[in-house]
Amino acid sequence: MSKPKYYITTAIAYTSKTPHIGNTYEAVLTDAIARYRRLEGYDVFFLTGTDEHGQKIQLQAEEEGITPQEHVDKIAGEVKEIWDFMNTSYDKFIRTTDTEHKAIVQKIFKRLYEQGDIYKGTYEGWYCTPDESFFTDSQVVDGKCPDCGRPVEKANEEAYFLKLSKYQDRLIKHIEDHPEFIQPESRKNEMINNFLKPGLQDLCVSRTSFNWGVPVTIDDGHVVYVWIDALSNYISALGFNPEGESGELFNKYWPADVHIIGKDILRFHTIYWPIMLMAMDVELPKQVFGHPWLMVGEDKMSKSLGNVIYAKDLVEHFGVDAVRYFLLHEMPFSSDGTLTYELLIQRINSDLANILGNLVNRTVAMVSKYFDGVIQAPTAPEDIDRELIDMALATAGNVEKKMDHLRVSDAMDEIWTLLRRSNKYIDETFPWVLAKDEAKQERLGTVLYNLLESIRIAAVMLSPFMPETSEKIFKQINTSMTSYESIKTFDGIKAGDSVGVGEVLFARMDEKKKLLEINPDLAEDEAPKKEKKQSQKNKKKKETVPEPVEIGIEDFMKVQMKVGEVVECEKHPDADKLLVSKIKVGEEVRQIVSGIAKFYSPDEMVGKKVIVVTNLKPVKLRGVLSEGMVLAASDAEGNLNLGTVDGSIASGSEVR
RNA sequence: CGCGGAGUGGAGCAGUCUGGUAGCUCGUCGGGCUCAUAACCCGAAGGUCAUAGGUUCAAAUCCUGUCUCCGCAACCA
Repeated sequence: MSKPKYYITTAIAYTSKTPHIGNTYEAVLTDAIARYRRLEGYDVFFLTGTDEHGQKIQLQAEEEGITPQEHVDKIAGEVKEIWDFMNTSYDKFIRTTDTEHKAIVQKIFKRLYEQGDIYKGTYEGWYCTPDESFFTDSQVVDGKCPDCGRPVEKANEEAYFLKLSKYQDRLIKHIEDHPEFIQPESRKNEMINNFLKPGLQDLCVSRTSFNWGVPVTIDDGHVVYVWIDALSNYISALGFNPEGESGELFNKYWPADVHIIGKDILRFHTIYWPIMLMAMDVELPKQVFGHPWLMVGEDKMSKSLGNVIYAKDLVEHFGVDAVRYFLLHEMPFSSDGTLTYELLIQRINSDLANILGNLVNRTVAMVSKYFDGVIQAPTAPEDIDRELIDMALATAGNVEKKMDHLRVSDAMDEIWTLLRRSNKYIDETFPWVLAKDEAKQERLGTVLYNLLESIRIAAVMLSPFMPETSEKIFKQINTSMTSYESIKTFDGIKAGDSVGVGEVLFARMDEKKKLLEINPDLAEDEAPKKEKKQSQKNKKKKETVPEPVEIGIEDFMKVQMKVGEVVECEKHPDADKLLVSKIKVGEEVRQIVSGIAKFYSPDEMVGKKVIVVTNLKPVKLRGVLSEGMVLAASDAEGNLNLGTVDGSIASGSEVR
């Protein structure tokens, strides 16, 4: 193989729960690019896998009453199953619990420590003794453990740190010298301005508060914390050796041509990961692409919203390639994409059934009808043919231009341009009229040949995106000429061969019927959508209140609530969402900070009678003291209404 | 003034770097055709290119102010 190598990866999926369609999108996107490069002749290595360590997984396994290993085996199996039925063509599926991977991570850690890039320090945080868990400032809720609600104490944990600051300037320079490194480019400034320019904090890379992880060899009790473990998969999978000669795969494929990841973890891949590599004197990946998120309707997909969609369900209803088509074509390059069943059905009908499926179907039907299925040799092209032929021959180049910039959706549009042109060609050449004229048989044969050949070229270009459909088309037009080479000339279809049996590639579907089939609950009345949203909201509400444990009256009596009157109110000087109110409760005036700036202006707050929790421990919020809490109701959308009193009762009155 | 992005016909997007007829897909309406999956093809309606100024012979495009939305950061007692 004289073609260049191409190394592409997804992020490894976290095995805390079954991946949904948003997670699956990443694998499909990466697969399309990998398949496309393979088609072009690149020597591709496509890596994907699972990230299986961490406290979250340990806790989850405990809850389920199984070992962490059993838990990750189960989820990793699911991930693999989904990737497989989505037809992703990965070359290797790595798991961070693989022995080889763990050994390499340990060596990396050791080497970085020995050369002084990792040092031992202390990690400050909050400790919940009963849970034996550490939390950061932002994780702690109400000065309490976010998991069990018991008080936490300030504590220090011994930990190892990676010196990021040492490499900061080199990294800034690298990012600036390689504008294509971070994609989409709009994210580049975000990284530089938010993290690099202000100066990097050294990164905590080990933990002692849980043990489900790769043990640190040089210090008992420590496990490697997420970054070094997870990110290293990209090189451990290739047999990187931090202490000597790396394996053949590594030498051949590294550096990665592109890491395809979610936009949320761009920071780790464009800052921590390059620095780790720099420290080990390994080349940096050429590009990191932070793809956008898949939204369901207006909302981010999340369990608590109850709107999670799984690939499996979609595939059951629509088929693999229809789902692949939607994911690959409907996702914008840099802004979040939207998935709804309505949209999905509409795209399937118009793009797949009407334009693609119908074109193939009508062409094959005509060959069968007019020539008994036998493909005729074309005669010299007329002007009208030339136009079609030129476009067909230009398609590969047009697609390549888009794919070079990872513009998958635009690349697919190029194929559809050819398909549309082919449909138009039929109307221009009137094959059904030619068929009625004995003298025009040769011309008719030529027209049909040109159509078959255009379809063949489109199908070859389509194969990275919709591999199954491509195969079906090849079968129907009966060709084995499916290579990238073969579409550089317009003569792949062999005259004298017979076309296969015409089959419907994508059936049109009735939107309403299909929606009912998917979700019978929608049938009930005129405003099904509203109803559904409503129930989702309710669901969220229930789930956001973590386990409504029953409490006794004595617990309730511990909370002291009183009516207060807002006498003054202003915006918090350093925070967008906060208002600082002076509230008169009986004789005293308290200062309380609340996160309600989005819904109430300082002016309208003044004079309001509100319910105040008066015996909360005072805390500082963005530097301003808050002595209590104002009660308010909020819904799933984040809308908020203050709790107030229904009358003229005096401030200072107790609320019970 | 923490950093950054975005506002373009009913919907979703391109065009902005490199000023010069505002383009694509879906939807709507009208017409054509019948090989085909009520599919296909053609045509039409529909846009103050968020807003106010400025530069220019000429601004969606360059500059400045304002408004709105989003992402990151921060934060929700």
